[in-house]
Amino acid sequence: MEQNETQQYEDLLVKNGLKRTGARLQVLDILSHRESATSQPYLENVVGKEIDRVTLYRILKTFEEKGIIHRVLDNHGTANYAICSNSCSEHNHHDEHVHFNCNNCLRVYCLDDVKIPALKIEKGFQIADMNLVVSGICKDCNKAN
Amino acid sequence: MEQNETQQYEDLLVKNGLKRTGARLQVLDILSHRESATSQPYLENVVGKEIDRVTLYRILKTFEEKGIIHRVLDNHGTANYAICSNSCSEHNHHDEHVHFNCNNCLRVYCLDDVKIPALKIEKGFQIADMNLVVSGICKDCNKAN
DNA sequence: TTATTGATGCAATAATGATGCATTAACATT
DNA sequence: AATGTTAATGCATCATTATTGCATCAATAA
Repeated sequence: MEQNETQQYEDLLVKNGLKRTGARLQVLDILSHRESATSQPYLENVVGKEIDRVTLYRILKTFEEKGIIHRVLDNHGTANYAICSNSCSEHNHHDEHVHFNCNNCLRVYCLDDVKIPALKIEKGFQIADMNLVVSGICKDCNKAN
Repeated sequence: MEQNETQQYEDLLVKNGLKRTGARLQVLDILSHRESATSQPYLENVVGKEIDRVTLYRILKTFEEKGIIHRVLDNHGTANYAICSNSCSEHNHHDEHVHFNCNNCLRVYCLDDVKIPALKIEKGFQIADMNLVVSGICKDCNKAN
């Protein structure tokens, strides 16, 4: 990992009142360099020997609470994580874009450009959050055939 | 359960090439009489002494495959089930309405009237299914305060 | 009424996630 | 630089949700 990137991750941690530990930097590094949202099992495969499973869960949970990453549930109900755009903060998430879950490669894409359209919902229902997951076959898997 | 309802459930099973067993009729009866989608744990609480947990999973899976019920993942990634509108069939699901997951009572509502708006997604991504879960506080819980 | 196939129950296992507690590491302070 | 304080980690354990294999049983067809 490059020096300036490490610096960037450390800043991000400090900015959020978190200590800059090796485990956290490693998780940030991995998430930053993936083009799609990353599942806990995937992370566990990569860093499982260095970082305890529970620590991983706690890091992801903390990051989510701080607005550093956002969580998407895929079609199987497993959590996937992706770095938030930098307009996110602890009390102000802006991750209301559409996600695409490929049925073939199982990847979860953040379609940052595609926002969830406004909805007309019955009065009385108070909206706090919206989660739109589209599933199908992704660009790469379509090419591959 | 009323006689004509039982008849109706039996027809539904036969129509889908399924045997009309007590367990299946019971599940259909419960799902039909609930105003919101029903989680596997809830069902297990109700019929857990009469129906084996594994059987319950298999019944729900079968029903979903046949288009009798549809599955919604709530915010925790646990499966919830609701009876499909009668236009659904094995190879033709029409459950693309919005779901509302209450953060307070945890209920999952099917907002049958609210359809998921059309999306413009990058070429190459082939859409098979869409799942929009809105979370917040539901009508009942808003009233209660 | 019996054969056949589908459905169920039981035992075991997997995957995902949470909690309590002792230990260790990071950072501020001296 | 040494030390104290608080946060972070690792380990053991447990909970929940879900799946698989196999033996048994029941529903429908013959």
